[in-house]
Amino acid sequence: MQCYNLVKTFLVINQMAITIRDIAKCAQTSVSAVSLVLNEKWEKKVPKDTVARVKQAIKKYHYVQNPVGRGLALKKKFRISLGIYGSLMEHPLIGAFSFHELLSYVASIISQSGYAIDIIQVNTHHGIKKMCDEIISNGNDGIIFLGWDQKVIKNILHKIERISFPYIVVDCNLNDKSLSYTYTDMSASTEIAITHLIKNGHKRIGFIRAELSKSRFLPKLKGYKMAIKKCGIRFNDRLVADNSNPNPILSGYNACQKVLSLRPKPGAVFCSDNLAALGVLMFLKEKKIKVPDDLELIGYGDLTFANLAIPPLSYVCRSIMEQGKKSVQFILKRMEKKRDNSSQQIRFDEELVIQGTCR
Amino acid sequence: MQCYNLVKTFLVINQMAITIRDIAKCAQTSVSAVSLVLNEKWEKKVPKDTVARVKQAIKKYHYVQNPVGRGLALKKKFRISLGIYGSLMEHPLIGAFSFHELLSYVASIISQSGYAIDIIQVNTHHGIKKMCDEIISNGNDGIIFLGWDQKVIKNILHKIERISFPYIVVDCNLNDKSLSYTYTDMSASTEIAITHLIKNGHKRIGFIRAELSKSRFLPKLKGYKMAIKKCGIRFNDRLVADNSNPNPILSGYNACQKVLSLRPKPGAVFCSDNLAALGVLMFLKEKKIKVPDDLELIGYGDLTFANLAIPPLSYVCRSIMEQGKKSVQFILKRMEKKRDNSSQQIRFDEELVIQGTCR
DNA sequence: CTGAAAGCGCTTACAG
DNA sequence: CTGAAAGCGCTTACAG
Repeated sequence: MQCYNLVKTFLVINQMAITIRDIAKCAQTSVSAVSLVLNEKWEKKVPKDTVARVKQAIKKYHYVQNPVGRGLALKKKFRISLGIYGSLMEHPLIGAFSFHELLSYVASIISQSGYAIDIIQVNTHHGIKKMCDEIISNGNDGIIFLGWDQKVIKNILHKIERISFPYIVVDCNLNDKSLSYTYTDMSASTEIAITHLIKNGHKRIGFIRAELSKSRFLPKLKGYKMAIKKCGIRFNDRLVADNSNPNPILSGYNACQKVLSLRPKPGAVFCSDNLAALGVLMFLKEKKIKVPDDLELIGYGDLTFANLAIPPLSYVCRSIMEQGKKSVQFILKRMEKKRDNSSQQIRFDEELVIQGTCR
Repeated sequence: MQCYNLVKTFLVINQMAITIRDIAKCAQTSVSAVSLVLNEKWEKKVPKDTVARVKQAIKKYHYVQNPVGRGLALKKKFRISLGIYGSLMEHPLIGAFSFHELLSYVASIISQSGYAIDIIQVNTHHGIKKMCDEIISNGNDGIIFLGWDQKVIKNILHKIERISFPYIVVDCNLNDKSLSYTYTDMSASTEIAITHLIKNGHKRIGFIRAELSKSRFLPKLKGYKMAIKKCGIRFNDRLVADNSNPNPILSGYNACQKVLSLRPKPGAVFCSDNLAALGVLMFLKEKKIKVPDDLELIGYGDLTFANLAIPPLSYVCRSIMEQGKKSVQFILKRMEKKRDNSSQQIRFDEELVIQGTCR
């Protein structure tokens, strides 16, 4: 007893954590009972008054389970990998994909669930095999894939397929029922945006391509074509302004110049990325073209850049938050019951937000 | 033996990890020896040929230590908290502080060191006590504080001072030798920028305040005053344009309008945030004011937004990468030898980058 | 130099 | 219903 007290004094000095044994001692029961209470498995096993005492002790000492001890017993690491294609830095400005929003939501839910994050920034110059190694080697409980190119990630997943670890690819339509991913139908939402412009009376609608990635551009172009076709407007490829400038704002600026040099001038423009739309607005301001009176503009992306625009952009709003939230929930569930490794595809719809740049 | 084989077959099917015992068996030595080799502590304890066999086995099976088992033995969690003031989302556009760059570097080094990250987004509406609880409750091995207000974090640290866990506050000058933090001398770098403009022949230099935070604004203003004083120019507070618009681009746009309405017109402007400088450039383009011929402009912040500007901004470049790197190195070292809890302050210098908006 | 053993903080099957 | 015990994968003090 003397010894025990000594040990505890030492522990307190060093701010060592309270363990399950301390709680058991305090609640005058066994370690097993405490564990059952902690994991909500006490029913029909531990009497209610014991449960109450345990809960009291937990509160008193601000006890939290040590994920390391728990992990060893459960053969889990309580770590989730965030497998990112390229570095975090490369992403924020590419392809209307807001890492801030996504990370913020994902991180918050993961942290609340007691998991830690292992951010793996995969070198895009590596081959598939090396990428696989980078991603899997740490053997975490699950992987959330962010910001991947459709082809690359498909390739990787099929290579490591038989390893049935929980994973989900966020915001990437893999068109493959054997894989798990979340995605949006970019064609459908672009169609809605273009239809809106047509309803506003426009027949010549410019299309500004901002992203380099074909897999992100082509679905939007498809939606554009579908919308005009339904309204009996013929497709004119000169209205599609392509610009490969790596600076998205500059790319929008240049492409807008191109589109507006056409005669007759288009009365509306769809810009496939909000950041590029900032460049479009810059060009319009310079040329004193009034928005939305002389030209209507609809962007595509997330709230952050849309609301930085002057006036605030009308835009197709990406469902980043929901995708982040659902992805984590999915993977957390998978990690609970490891046997279930059926695939799942989760579709999200995008919403047209009307603000200052169109009627 | 039969039993062992059965177990192993089962393991392989389930892709369970190789353990230290497997390596010991394969290398025909004891678990202790393998552990010593893994932790580079074998010298004078394990003969070289055994070490070689162990290393071979490790390679053969792609063995990596399980941080959970290791953690339990070493009483570590191999988790570092990233304590963030507010949500990740709120930060990217505030106060010239690029979370992308910082996170990218920090995450990369942490991951390589075998640690996982626990991102804690502290609710800014909570009181100090609750914030303390949120930050400490998980009992991780160390904390990196990002994006904190000087006063708040100081308050918190002094409240939990006697808990001698490893921590570092990134990019925040706490002016307190008893605490550990990295910081930059914003006054000194602003002075350099203003001096550059003075050398280019300007006597009337506008100062655009972009940030709301006083603790980030005042040091820069101090640098401005020091520079003009040294050159015998009197301070004119009408040249300092204050604008409280929460949209930094709009704020820059408005403030520029204010400054350029003064007579005689200033020939140069310093803008305390690169994002606001984008708004300044927008205004200048609209008014057909040529940069740098009619007006020279220097911003302050990080590379990302500076290079999005047209033309690329001249700016005071924040030392985000270095601060991230050094902070992690500092905390990793602290976590190794827990006894050492002396404080340390690390200063970083900022560099004036001359690009398209000034001579 | 070697290797069995204790112990880190948990969970859970099992004997009482 | 209860509680001692085994075991998860490591590290390290210790006996040989």
